Amino acid sequence: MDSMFHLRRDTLIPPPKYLSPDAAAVPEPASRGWKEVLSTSYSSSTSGNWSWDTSDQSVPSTPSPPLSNDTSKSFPLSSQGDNVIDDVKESTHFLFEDPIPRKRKNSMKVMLKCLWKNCEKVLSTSSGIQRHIRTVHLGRNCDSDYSDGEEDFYYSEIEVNMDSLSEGLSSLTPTSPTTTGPPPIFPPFSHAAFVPRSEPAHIVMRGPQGHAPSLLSQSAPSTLCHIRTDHAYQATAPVSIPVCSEQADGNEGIGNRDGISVSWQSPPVIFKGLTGPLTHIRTVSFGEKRQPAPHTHTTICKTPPFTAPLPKPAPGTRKPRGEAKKCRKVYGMEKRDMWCTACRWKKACQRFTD
DNA sequence: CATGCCGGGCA
DNA sequence: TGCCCGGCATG
Repeated sequence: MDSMFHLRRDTLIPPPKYLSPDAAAVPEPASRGWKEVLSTSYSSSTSGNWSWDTSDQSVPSTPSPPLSNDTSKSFPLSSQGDNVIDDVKESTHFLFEDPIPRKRKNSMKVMLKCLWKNCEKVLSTSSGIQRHIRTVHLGRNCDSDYSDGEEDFYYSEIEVNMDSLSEGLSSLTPTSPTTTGPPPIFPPFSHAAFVPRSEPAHIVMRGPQGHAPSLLSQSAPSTLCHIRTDHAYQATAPVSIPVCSEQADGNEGIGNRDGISVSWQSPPVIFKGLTGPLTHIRTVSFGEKRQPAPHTHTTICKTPPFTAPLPKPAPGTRKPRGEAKKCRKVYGMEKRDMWCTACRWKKACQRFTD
């Protein structure tokens, strides 16, 4: 087992279908029913050493996937307290199943960092960051709860070791419904959200006095903040990573509910290489229509400028066998000389193609 | 187990 | 490049 199985029960993550090993290898049609999806993914889950007891779902009677329930609870676009953060904390802890239990409860703080270009806004609540994005970047009235489901809330979860930060950043406090003043604690590392997944980025926090950070160095562990990109793209299809495309314009995105859709374009197989107790950044986008920061006038990218390498098909994954009978079957072994050359060479049949 | 064919070796 | 085959996935 590895970390790819641990992205579960998160309020921001896709439904389990994308997290099961099966889903990683064989994307399922979007039209597939949730019941079916859940049953399959759960059956696969029980084959491993983890499981998800659905009995704790507060609204078990709805046909919606668990994500939808969680999403609807966790992302009202206004007035959401720190319980969201706690939920995320708990889930992320569950997600990555650290071999060494981290002292997360007290020292780790999940911050949400705006990913719009040239915006370093960091807030502690999803509602806050969404309000920020809506008002500042989307030009929406903050009082308006208008949501057409076309909003993109690109932000990243950042887990910050508050113990470490408090040593040098004691004057900074995160924003919460009870506290004010967003902490400008992060250097501009918007691109950090798009670091290659295979390796954790080490971001060294700059202290309040602006001491030169020892970038990319392990020598300053007290101010070290691991980040990790659980990059949640918006998309309707759970497969492939079309970095620049216009395909995601439907509203039937996975996890779509109440105008909020959360789904991933990135197959969860990307987490295979990740090991160790990383805290993480998760980039989140809600909605379908906008991009966080248009780069040029000519490039229309619906997704953040993260170019994950296309996951090489796992060794052994082949396309399904064709229906057509091939030379071997048609002519039989005794008439092998009648086979097409490809069949004779045990290659893909050229005569009876599919 | 039969079939299809990928990946790779060899001349 | 042509030929062949080990080995694996699929049904």
